[in-house]
Amino acid sequence: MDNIPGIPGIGAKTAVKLLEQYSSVEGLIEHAAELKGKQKERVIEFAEQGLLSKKLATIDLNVPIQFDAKVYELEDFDKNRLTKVFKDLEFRTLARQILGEAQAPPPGRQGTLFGDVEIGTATSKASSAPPAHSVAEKNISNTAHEYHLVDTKEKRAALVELLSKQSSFCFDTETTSVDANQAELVGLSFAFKPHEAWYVPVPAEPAEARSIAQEFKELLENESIEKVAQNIKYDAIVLKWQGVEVKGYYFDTMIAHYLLEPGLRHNMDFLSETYLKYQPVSIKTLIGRKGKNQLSMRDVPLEKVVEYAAEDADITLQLKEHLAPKLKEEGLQQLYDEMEAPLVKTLVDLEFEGIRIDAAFLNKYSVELEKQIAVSQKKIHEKAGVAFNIASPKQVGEVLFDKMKIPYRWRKTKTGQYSTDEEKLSELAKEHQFVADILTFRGLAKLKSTYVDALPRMVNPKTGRIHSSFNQALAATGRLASNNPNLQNIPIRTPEGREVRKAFIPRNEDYLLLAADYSQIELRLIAEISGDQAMLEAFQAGQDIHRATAAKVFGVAYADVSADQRRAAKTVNFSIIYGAGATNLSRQLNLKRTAAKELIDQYFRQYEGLKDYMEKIVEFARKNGFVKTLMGRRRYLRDIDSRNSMARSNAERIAVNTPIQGTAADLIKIAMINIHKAFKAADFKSKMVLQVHDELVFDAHKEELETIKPIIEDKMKNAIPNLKAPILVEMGIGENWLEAH
DNA sequence: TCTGTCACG
DNA sequence: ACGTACGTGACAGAA
Repeated sequence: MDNIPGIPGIGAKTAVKLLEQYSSVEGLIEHAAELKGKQKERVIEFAEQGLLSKKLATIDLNVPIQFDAKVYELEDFDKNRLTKVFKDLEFRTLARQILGEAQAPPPGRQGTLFGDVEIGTATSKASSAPPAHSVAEKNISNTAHEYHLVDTKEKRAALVELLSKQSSFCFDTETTSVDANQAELVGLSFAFKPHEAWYVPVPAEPAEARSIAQEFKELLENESIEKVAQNIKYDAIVLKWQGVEVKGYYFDTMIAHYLLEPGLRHNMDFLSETYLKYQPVSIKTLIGRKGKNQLSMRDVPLEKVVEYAAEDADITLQLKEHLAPKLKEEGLQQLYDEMEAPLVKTLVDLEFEGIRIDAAFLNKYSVELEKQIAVSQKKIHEKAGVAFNIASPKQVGEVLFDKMKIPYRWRKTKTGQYSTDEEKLSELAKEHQFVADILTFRGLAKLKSTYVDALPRMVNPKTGRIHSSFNQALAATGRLASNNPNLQNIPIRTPEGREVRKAFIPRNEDYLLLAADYSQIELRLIAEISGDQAMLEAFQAGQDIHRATAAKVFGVAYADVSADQRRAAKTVNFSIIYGAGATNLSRQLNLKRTAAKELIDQYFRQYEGLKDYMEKIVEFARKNGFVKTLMGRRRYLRDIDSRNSMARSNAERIAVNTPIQGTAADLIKIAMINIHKAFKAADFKSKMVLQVHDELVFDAHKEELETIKPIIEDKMKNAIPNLKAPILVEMGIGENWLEAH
């Protein structure tokens, strides 16, 4: 299946008109009459749900597509998202016309949903379309505002005086970097009532900068004044570097919105446009697009920074007014106050702390890997007879399946390439040593580029440590996500990969690394949440859950479970957590579909409570449109009633999985907060330095080890009290992260 | 900038 | 007839 040649895109204006036309219910119904079967169903579904635009806004995009002047510029036209939705809805012709891309239609499929719409005729029904919803028509030039420049010591003192009298204020920092641990402070802005804000520039000279920050120290550290900000963790870390600890109640607009709408985006521009209908000054107009010509905030003329920075504080304050009542209405206040807000402070300290890396060790390993890669590459090129790029999936596919004529038995990727992922190649590797060599090469190259070479480059020159950032408002389940670098995906499963963990070391010879893991947390929680007696009893008896499962499912004594039986039971246990069906289980276990089905049936006969739970949770989701964790975190499932069976099944799996994954996330978040509090109260030298979903890592002072171990264990086990399922924590200590396991 | 691949829980 | 395991982030290659 080859790609068809690209068809030039139609103009943006025409694109918008097309979209408007298909946004009307009447337009959709009319088209539906001409269609048959599944496509007809789908069109009616869209019509029922309201408008196409609404569909676009809620199902996959989770962002409103706007049919106003903004879109005409195509500047903010989110092509990827739109492509995905069009593909999902099988709007191929429309996609091609609007996005101007070569879509690769599967051969022999029925025609496009709307037939081939001619561009010239697309305007006839535009008038019957509802008015484009007006969005973000306000901006700084048509909205009254008072933004003050605070550029003298006297003015700053007056501002501090004014702010000290408030019970709450909003603030924001301007800096030179997106990395809070590298950023220099450029300015501070403040607001406490809508449409008025203050901007305080900060000079480049470090001592002067610090001195100005200190003028605001008492104010920012005042426990009784609420602090409002968008992504306050960033500002708090920047200020911590200036010797200021931001204290008091945190209202973070980003995190508040994350709890209200976990599936949407939470950046300030989006929030402002959506809820305030106000388009903020774009940072691009100040510092330019990303790239080598991008300016630093320090280089932007002061009068422009004042407008931009003051506006940010102003908008954030207005967003708080909008979001705070909603948190209460939606019953998310307690979750915010007791979990997310305190966690921000925990993460500020954790990220500020960072973790030490043995760069010399990694550099040595890099040289070793380079040698192995060179040998592997030479071997592969010789066998292939051509010097191709083994890191290119495209070239690997061509060499294996065109040149060497190895039979290809799978679906190609959506771009028409041969798929050469690990799963496919492993199968071929049994018969072809050459394919095995390619997998070896890939493994080594990945290890070197992603970890061994990348980590030393991430060392902060100021601290000599790595400061990953933990995103608290990303994963829809409530988990944290680590980036820059991602320290939640450091290898452990293979011996070569595991070496990397030896590079994570204590700060000095007085310290050791301590790792504390929840054991089988998700299975314990599914037992808890479902209340399944058999699984609870297995845990309460202290049994190995996979072995216990195997004994039940295969009808053998606990002691007689074979290694293969345990492995199969383990896979089934996981497949249950993920809501997977027989098809996938059969693939995982290399079984016939019918055998996998039988296995699942037997599983549910043994764990009836689990079966009930899965049915009940899907029913709950259908009734309420969302699911929730033990602590009340919500996730909306907009596809739970979809007529598209794929979208619906997907929503059903999410309904099953999210309460489990999300409750595990809640549990460890509470543990982190309580451990952080206890450590602070006791003024320990030991620090929490990493979280990896079910594991916490500490840079532990040797003399404190025996004191902190029971504290950590207690806070982790009892994060949520009175659970029926026993929670187990395993701890290890070592000279590096690998040894600590 | 997107795609394919692969690292983790 | 045929689909999909849940949740993430980063890299190299190919446009």
